[in-house]
Amino acid sequence: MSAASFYEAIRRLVSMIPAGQVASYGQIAAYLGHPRHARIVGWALHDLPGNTLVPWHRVVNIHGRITTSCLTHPANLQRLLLEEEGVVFDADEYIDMNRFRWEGPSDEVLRELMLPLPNPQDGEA
DNA sequence: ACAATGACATAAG
DNA sequence: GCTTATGCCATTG
Repeated sequence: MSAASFYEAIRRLVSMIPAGQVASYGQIAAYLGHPRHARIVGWALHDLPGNTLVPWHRVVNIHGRITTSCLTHPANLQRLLLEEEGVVFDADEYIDMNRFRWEGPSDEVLRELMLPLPNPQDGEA
């Protein structure tokens, strides 16, 4: 898989995150079959233009905190967009991941994307 | 090819 | 819980 197609896969998957929910970088990468590519997910979103349709703001780190240092997509904007969707930040700027974390796409959708499943526990020998 | 740099994640102190 | 160090891997100089 080339890097460019991986970027597109990332954007497709991020676009599936429903409003009011969030996902972590590692989570996105893991669903695409690349558990160690969390930083690449960040880079793919960083590469997006400011007027993109991709809901880049619905991706935060695994602890539920905004970590962007990108001036094109500033942290205050990300927080604003999330709060407009109903995502709540606590006093320490954390999101309750146990409550707002996206459960991920259905296996059916992953198959449509021709992507490997996160945990193929059968079929192994 | 090498070194430095990230919108990350995990472990250790 | 926060800070520091290490691993990670595509991108950039």
